[in-house]
Amino acid sequence: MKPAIPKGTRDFSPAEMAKRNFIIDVIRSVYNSYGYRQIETPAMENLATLEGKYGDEGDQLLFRILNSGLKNVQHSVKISDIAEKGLRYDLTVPFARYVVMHRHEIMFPFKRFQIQPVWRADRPQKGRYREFVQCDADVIGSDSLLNEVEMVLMINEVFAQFGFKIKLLVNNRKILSAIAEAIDQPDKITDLTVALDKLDKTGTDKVVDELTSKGFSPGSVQKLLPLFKVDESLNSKIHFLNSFLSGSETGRKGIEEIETLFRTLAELGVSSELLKLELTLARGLNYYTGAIFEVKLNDPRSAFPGSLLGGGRYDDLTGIFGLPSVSGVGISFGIDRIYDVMEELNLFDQIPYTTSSTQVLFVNFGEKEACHCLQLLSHIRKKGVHAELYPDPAKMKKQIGYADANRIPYVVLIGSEEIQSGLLTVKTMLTGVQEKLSLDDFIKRLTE
RNA sequence: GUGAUUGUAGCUCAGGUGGUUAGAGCGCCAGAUUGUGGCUCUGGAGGUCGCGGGUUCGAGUCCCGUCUUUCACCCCA
Repeated sequence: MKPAIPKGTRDFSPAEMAKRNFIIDVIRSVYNSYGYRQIETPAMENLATLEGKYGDEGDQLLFRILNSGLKNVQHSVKISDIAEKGLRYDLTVPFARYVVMHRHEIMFPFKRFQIQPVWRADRPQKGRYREFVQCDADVIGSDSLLNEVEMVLMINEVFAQFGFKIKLLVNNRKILSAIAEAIDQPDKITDLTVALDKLDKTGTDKVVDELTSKGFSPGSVQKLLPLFKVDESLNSKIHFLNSFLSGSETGRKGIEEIETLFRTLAELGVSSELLKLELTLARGLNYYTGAIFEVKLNDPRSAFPGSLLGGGRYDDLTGIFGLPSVSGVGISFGIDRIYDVMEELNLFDQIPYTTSSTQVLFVNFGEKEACHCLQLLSHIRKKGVHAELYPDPAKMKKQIGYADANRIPYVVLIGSEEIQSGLLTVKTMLTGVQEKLSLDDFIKRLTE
C-alpha cells in the first residue's frame, strides 16, 4: 500500500521541528516567567464535554471517535449511539473540565499553561490545518482586570521575539451585547457579532444585507448605522459608546473594563500602535463574556490572513460542569500560523536554531576501534559535549559525508595509530584542517 | 458543508490537436580518490504517469467517478 497521512495533517522533519521548537520555547519561557504552570489533558474527551461549547459551527467541526466494538452500523443510527468520544477542539474547554474535576487540589487563582495539538474537521487551506498546536495560558478563579493586563503583556513579550509586526485587537463582549440591546435585538447577539466581524472585509453595505437577511428589522439596522461611522481614535470610540449604550448596565460595565485595561496598559508603556479597540471584533466562540483578544499580522511584507492568537474572558465556563461563578481569562497562540508567517518572511534565517545538536562525530573503523571510541564518548558526554559514533564501519567518504550532511562541526578519527599514540585526529569540517590533539585539549576547545 | 484547483522519478517540473521504449535539472548510489565531506568528471539505479472505471486499434494526453493538493466562502489558531 501507498503511505499517506490524513487530509490536513502534516509530518515535521528535523529542520521543521527545530523551528517549531524555537517558537514554542519563546512562548513557554514567557509563560514560565509570569508564573504559569504546565498541565496536559487527553487528546480525546467525552463528547458531552465538547458539544455545545463552540456554537453550531463548532459542533460540526468536532472529530468524533467511533465506539470500539462496533460491527455494523445502520444508516439510520444516531451519532450519539455510535460515538461518545471526540478529539479536543481547543484547550480551554478541557481546561475548564480539568479545573472542575481537580477543584479540591487546585489553589485559586490557578494560572496554567498548556501546549498540545487540537483537531478541527475543517477544510484545510492557507494557515488552516485539521491538526494544529495551541499554546494556551489561562488564569481561573480571579475577576481582576490585572489578568487581562497580564495577557496583553505576555502577548507583546512573545511577539517582540519573532521579528514581525502585529496588531492586537481588543473588544468586550459586554459592549457587543449592549449594542444588541441598544438596537432592540438582544437575543440576536451571535448573528450581530458574526455580521459585524466582516465590516472591515466586506464594507457596511454587505453587513447591512446580512443583518437584514438574518431578520433584523429595518429600524434596528438604522439604529446601528452610527457605529460604522465612529472615528478611529480610542477617545472618540469611548465617547460614542457612552452615549450609544447609555441606557445599559452591561454596556456601562463593558466600557469601564475597556477603559481600565487601556489606561493601565498605557501607564505600563504598551504602545498604542500595537493595541487597538476594535468594536467589530466578535470571535465566534460562544463562551466569552468580557474582554476578547485577537492578534493579526500587521507587516507590509506579508498579507497573511488568519489570526495568530485568540483569547478572552469567560465568566462561567466551569458552570456547565458543576462549578458555577468561577471566572477565567486566557489566550491561545497558534504556532502553526506563526511558523507560516516566519517562513514566508525568511525570519528563521536570522534566528539561532539547530537541526542537530551533535558537536562531534567519531568515525567507526571497526569493532575494536569503535569499542575504544565508546569509552571516550561516555567520558566526553559527561563533560557536556554532544557526541555520537557512526554505527557501521562504513567507508570514510560515507561517514564524513554524514557529518557534512548533518552539519556536525568536528570529526574525530581513531584508528590503530591513534589508539597507540593516545592522541585524537580531529578534523574541523568548516576549514578541513586536521590536527592531533589530546582528549583533554579537545574537550577544552569544545567547552570553552 | 458550497465553489474552484492540483496530481508525471526522492524533489522541482517538461511532455502541441491521443500514436513506438515517458524526459530534464537537482538529489541518490558507485567509481576516479583501498584513512577523509563540500567542488569537478565518468557511470548507474530509480516511474502501477494519484486510484478506479469508460471511449478508442491505441490514453500521461479525452470522459466519468474517487482520493489528494492548493485557494475562496463559512468559520477559526
